[in-house]
Amino acid sequence: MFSKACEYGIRASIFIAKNSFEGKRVSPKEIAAEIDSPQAFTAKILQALVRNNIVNSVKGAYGGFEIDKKDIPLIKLSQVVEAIDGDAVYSGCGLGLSKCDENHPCPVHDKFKVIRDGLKVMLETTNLEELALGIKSGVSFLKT
Amino acid sequence: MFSKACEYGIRASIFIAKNSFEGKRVSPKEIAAEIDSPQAFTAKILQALVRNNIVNSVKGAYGGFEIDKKDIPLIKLSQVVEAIDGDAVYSGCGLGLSKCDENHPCPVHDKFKVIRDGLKVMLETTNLEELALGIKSGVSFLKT
DNA sequence: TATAAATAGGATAAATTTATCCGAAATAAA
DNA sequence: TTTATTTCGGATAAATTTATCCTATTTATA
Repeated sequence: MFSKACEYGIRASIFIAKNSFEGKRVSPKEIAAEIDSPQAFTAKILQALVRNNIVNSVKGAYGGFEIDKKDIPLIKLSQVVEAIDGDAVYSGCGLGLSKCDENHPCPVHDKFKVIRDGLKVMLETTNLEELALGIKSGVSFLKT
Repeated sequence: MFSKACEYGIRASIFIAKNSFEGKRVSPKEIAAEIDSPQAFTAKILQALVRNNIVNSVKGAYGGFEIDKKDIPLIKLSQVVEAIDGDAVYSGCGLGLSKCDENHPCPVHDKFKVIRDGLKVMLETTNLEELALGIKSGVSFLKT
């Protein structure tokens, strides 16, 4: 569904949000340890999230990654996905046709549309706050 | 969503089904031309479909690929996908956790379950016949 | 039986994604 | 201002996916 980079990016965003609730910045090292991802690769993904204004980075001693508390409930999963994987998940033909729309549909166009639209709505209505709270309360997990 | 190999595999299956309706076998060359895919790569994918008993191959002169007419309505999209991509699309965690279930869910487990279940039902209730008929009647297309 | 036509399959190459390494730049604190 | 700490970013490597090439094997027909 998503690339590995995107999976790491989502998990990292949730972990950063959870810590930002407590006013705590986190390093790539700590993030990678807590979400069980390769550290250097995760750092690259964090750069992309910073460039897309999803997370905030503070360089230098006592720096790290954080998200403004007031932004946490406003950041949607769709933004994180789009920052890393682009919009290929929703747009783009399910069978890989370069041109596929109502006027020139692939054989599964309509059926896929239902699924993709559902995914899109889900990603657009899920925010980092609720996901971070699930981690904080121990009902969900970021690694095995 | 699916790998390129799987996209080609689905398109090839539909094209073969459409031709088998008319009792016509098709070659990898013809298939690749009609679904706009790399020929040798498509041939590899056809081998996988043959091994999984989804399409039938006839070697030698006047050979080619075909599907038993009576089987066309019985073959579900889910079988084609599983033959090439395995079951990773439905099973497997949306955020890439190696272990993710009701007892140890990732933060989006429940929300993803709805989407994946929908996809699964769609793939399991869509057969090659209806897709091939769409191509035959000109309402849908296998290439741009 | 010989021949031509066709799939099967191994070896390899190209492209993309995933992952690592290291020095540069920035910054807080001593 | 110096030092320690930390992100940034370019170069590179490893792994996977996608794609190509060539030969072997099979088989219908002449």
